[in-house]
Amino acid sequence: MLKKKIVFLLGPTGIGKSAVAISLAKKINAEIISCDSMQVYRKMNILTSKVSGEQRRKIKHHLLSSIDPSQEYNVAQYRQEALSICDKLFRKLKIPLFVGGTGLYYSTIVDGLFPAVPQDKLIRAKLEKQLKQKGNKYLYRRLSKLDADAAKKIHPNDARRIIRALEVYLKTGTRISELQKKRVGLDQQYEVNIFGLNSDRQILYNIINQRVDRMFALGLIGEVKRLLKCKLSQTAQCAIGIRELKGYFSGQYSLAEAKRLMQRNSRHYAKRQLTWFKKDKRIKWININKKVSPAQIATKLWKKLS
RNA sequence: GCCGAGAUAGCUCAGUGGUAGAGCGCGGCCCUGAAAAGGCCGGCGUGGGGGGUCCGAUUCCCUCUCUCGGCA
Repeated sequence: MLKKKIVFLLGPTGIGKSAVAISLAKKINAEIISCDSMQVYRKMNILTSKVSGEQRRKIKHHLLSSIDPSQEYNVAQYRQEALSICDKLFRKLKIPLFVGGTGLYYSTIVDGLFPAVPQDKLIRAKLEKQLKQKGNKYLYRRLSKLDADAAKKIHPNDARRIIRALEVYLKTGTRISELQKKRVGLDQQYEVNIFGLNSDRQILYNIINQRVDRMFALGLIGEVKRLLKCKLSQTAQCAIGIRELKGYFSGQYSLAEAKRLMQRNSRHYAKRQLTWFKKDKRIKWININKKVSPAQIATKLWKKLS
């Protein structure tokens, strides 16, 4: 029996995934599942460079603008929702086309998520308190005693991961390093095709800088002001542009500085994305240094699929 | 033309008679329930050109070139 097909389109921020995806989706009878930790949020349209409503009407986009910015969100929730959408699409004989740049979300779809516990507010609050009072060295030593294997993989300064590892152990009595071995990926049941879009660094950086300029021209300031009127979730707050503009609103620095910071942080983000994707040898890369239309790239991808 | 200041990492600059740092930028990497987050690592650079003093000069002296400021 022929395996069901799943397609991924990955790449750094600004590279032009969205337009290519829509074009490709039409050719292969696919619907798009966004793989982006920030575009899931409503009311963050300019900020996250979401595709327009008009384009969304042409091809159905899932997990895009699906939750309110006041809500917390995380990988586990994403994975569950995304996989359930996948099933629905298969039943409609459609191909799921995952598009986005959030490496972690992508990896939990393709390679699975090990069975763990959700975050526990109480345990976390306690650990955060200890972190503040006794420092990260203390927490790290504690982890070394409880789960030496996990500690070996985590840097002593990486408080976030130390806390998570401790949390899992304290809650379940099982070491996170044990749980991490239990992952189930997609490869067995599906035909997985993974594409990556990339270009020379300098070209990418120019695109990113220009994109930030365009955000301001489109009314970014108004959008962020509106967002800040409500209480944003910890996750939504992390979108590049929120922190940077807050500094400007509170008079810490000029608008030009806020823009500069947004551009820089976006460039750094793109670099981290590439580091994540580059080591995944399953990705087939398409370089788009020369000016080519999204449709042309989509055609290229379509040929590689059939 | 004269006077003064300067010429050191991609940028802004610090410092020293025994061949050099700091911030920013940039590059590389890690990553499993906050991931657009969080964390780690990385500086041999013809010290503007030439000459001199010295065991030794980026550091002192001379000269040339260039840049900036002031006076004409």
